[in-house]
Amino acid sequence: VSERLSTRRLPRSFFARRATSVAPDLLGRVLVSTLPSGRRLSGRIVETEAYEQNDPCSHSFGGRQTPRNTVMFGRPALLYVYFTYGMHFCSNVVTGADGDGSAVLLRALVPLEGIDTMARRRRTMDERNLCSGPAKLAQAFGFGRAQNGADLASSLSAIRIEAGGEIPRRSVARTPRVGVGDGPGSERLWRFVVKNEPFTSRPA
DNA sequence: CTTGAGATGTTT
DNA sequence: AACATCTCAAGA
Repeated sequence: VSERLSTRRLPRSFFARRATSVAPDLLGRVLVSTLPSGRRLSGRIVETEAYEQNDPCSHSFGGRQTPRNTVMFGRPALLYVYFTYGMHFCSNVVTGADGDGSAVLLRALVPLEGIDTMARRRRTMDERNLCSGPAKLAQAFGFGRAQNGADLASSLSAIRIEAGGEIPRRSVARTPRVGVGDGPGSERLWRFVVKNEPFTSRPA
């Protein structure tokens, strides 16, 4: 029986920091999901967004817990999946100490493994259109309500983020988020993108 | 290339 | 009523 040399998961301690620190550190790392069939889906993270608890745009704003955002206040390394616009799921990794309501939105990946499966789910052959947006990558990876609360730091979890692959700081662009939710107090909401990377989402 | 509308249903 | 979005069609 030949077994793939298993790459180490990022440990929980990696996520137990401010979202604005974790978000850029996630760039370049590989998100992996092992399907029940044994099939591997993977992609290199190229765009993230930090949501601190004191950002008005965050679902956890003000520390107020609701049925939806409960996972955000759980242990770091949990996957927070939410449903939006009546048809899309988006996925985050919970950051900070247990009880903090912060997380990093996964916004874009470069598809690596399982591209045919992703293409079928996304109904397109264009590799640039498989994971170039938060709802796109969620659909390609099959993230939905069942994955909400998955523990990426647990060896039992089918979903993980591999250690290694970190990107040099000069290759990371940081931009304040613009659009819905802007206003006083939202200046801490940052988007991080790998420079010169074509597989990113459309809007700035 | 850009812009704009419509889809769709949960949350507050 | 807003929404951490996406797709498609139309225009420049």
